[in-house]
Amino acid sequence: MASTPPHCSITATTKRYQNHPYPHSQLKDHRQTHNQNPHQRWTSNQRVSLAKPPLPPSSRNAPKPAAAATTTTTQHPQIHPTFPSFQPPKSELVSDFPGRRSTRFVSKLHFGRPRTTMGTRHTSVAQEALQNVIEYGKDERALENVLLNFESRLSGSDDYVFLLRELGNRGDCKKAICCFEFAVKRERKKNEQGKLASAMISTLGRLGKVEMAKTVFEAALTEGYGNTVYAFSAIISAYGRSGYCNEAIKIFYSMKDYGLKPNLVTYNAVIDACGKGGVEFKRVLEIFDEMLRNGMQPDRITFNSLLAVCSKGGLWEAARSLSCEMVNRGIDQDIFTYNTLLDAVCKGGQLDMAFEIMSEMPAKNILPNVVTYSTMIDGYAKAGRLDDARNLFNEMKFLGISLDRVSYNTLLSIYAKLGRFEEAMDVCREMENSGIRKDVVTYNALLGGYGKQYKYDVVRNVFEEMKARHVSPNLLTYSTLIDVYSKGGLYREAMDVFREFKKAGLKADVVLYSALIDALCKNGLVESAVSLLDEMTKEGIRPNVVTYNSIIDAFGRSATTESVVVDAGQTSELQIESLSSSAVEKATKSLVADREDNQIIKIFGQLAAEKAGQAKNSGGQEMMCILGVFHKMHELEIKPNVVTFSAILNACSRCNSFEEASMLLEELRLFDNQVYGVAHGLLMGYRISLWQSLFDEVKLMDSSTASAFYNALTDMLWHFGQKRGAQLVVLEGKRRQVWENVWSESCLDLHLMSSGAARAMVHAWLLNVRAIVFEGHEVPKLLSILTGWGKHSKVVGDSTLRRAVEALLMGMGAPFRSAKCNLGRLISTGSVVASWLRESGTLKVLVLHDDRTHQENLRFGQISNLQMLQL
DNA sequence: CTAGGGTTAG
Repeated sequence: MASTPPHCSITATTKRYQNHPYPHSQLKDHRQTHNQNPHQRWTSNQRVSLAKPPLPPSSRNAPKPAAAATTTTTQHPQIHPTFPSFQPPKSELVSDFPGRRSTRFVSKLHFGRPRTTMGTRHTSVAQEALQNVIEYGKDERALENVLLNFESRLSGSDDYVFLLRELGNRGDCKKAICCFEFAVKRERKKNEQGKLASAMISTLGRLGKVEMAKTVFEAALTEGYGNTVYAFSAIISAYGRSGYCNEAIKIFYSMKDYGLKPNLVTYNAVIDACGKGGVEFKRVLEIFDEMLRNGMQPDRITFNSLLAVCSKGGLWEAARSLSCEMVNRGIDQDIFTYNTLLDAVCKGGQLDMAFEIMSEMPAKNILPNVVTYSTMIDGYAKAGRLDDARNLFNEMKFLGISLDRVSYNTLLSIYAKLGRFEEAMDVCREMENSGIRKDVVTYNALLGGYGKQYKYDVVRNVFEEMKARHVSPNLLTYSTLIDVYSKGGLYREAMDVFREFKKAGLKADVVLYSALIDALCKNGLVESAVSLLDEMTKEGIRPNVVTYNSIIDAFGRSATTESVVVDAGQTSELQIESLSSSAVEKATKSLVADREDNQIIKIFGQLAAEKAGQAKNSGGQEMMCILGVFHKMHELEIKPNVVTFSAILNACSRCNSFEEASMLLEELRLFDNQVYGVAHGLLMGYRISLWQSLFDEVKLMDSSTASAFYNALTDMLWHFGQKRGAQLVVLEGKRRQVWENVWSESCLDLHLMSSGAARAMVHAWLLNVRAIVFEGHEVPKLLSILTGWGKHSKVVGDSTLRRAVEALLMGMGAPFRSAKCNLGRLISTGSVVASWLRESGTLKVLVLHDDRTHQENLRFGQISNLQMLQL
């Protein structure tokens, strides 16, 4: 067993681990220490994750949480025998699992692995020429001289192909191009010129120089040596690699016009491009079908690329079917197959299944590598199962698998997101100690992490360090910074970043616009947000569901002037600075000085002005505005997800009249009849049972998404007097553990709940205590209700929840009082509460009722169900 | 021609 590499000591537990001769017992030891010391946990509010006993890899037997196991692993999914007809996409709710949020697919730092020239038929002269070109070819002229010296001894295109490929592998595309031009000029045979062109295009593609590749390709076509399957395959691959998937597909379909028949490599390249471009699996299957129809035999790479398409969408069922199909067809599976499959299964949220698949790998003689581990670790981390992530991390180190750039960044982003900067810095140090420099991904993670913790001074320093170390900020860097600054109300800083971004010559994308739109929305400038939405559409940037969710979520908020000012002790000075009138003036002046006719700059100015206290737009015409937004969303065929539903439900809660809310709810009907049916049914007081399946789907979300939905639905019901309905929902949420540890006999923790949900829950909890009293059991000495410190509220410290719960308890005459040491905590002794519960009038105030009921007439419920089935 | 990491909504 290889000893653990020195650079692997990232966590304290690891260091301890290294001192022990027997990793297995040490791992157990580590687990005990871990449990004894809650401060060493990765996070304080992690989800229930049954920490698997970390076994040494040889005897891994994948213990699983019982509940999850029955639905995921033990009961194998239906593998469809009739390939390639796959299951239709799951419900819209599930298809937008957070794992596939990304709308950006290609901007990786390192372009593909270098293509080996080992197998090529070059001569030893070519080798010698390469050395000379590298050594003496300082500029174009010198390089040409070197080539002229070798010209007579180099034999044909094979040698030149070797040369330009090797130069490409060394990242020297200028020299490669020189070689190409030199060679192609001297070559007479069209097919030899074609070979050179294909090699050049593929080399440029690999280097990410897609524009140059295109130039070479088009020149080759005009010169008459570019119409080969190889050149087309190369340009398709180049486009795919750089994220120009549509171009790749266009070129692919144009081959017919040139009388070319795509071969296996062409098909593989276009499928790969689709995967990188996030093309829907269904559409990729059409290409795959065509491939089969044309008698092409798909190979391992075809399937691996198809799997990659599934992994983008988290389509784990389809991925499993593909894997089975490979077996059926007798196609060998390799580490790529497994890693891609695992990624798909992880992104589909089936972590236990992924673990099982990983466990089967050694038996297939495919040993998990660093990619396998980082895929799984990331999967666990995103699912909130940090214990499992940590166990795998330790296992990886135990196996002596050393971390690489990606796995360091994976780890770092986990810590940065948790705001655990000590550990994040440790990762950075370890990373650099092992010779891997911080890259743009590392820096972006740090910037986002510090920004989310309002550490703006650190953000600035990190950004400076990044530039000083010649790591170029990219679009994501700027998006992150603009988001961080505008969320914190530092519009001057945001504007500066935006200017710098413009100067860098980058083009804004949907994420950047969405961040801006969200900042506007959060500040009550919904109309500006909508106009920016128009602007981005005009610029040809397609908004996505996130963009729309921001706007929908803002509906009705501006009227209540709920703007965001985050208070964060150490940075308040910065904010005050930016809020001060001088900053506003400065911002406005620089705006005028630059005479930039740019809407975004204008908006920052507007935001700064808003901060200075100008009047806000009142929400009078917002109803029409928001309906227009929905309309546009339908028109653009942007699929809503569960966040959209939550936003609509929340918007309903902010409506003053039932009629207005109904109009909004109607929008829900257009989007998703099931969600509409449940919400509407509950609102009207129908006793419907169909909601179970809806909530089954919500359960597949991550915890915050799910709780947001439950909160929104309950709030709306409570708002419109359907309090019994609200309670039904809240109890269902509790049953499904949407809010972690809400309820014990002595304590009710409401801090993750909305005010409606919390109030419905208080009633349920007190009824439960009452039952304990009346059954003659003992009530705990001290009863407490935790409301938190308004963590859930948009304004930190403003505990809307506490006030709502306090008022509720007061109204009922419940004897709870604020705890002196903790204002968010309401307490009472068990005996006082018990005697209050025994009073004759108490039960009446505890039992909730709906304002609208249709209990007497169950037909309504049935009609509602029928309607839902029809649509 | 093939795998893993970073940004936006709640």
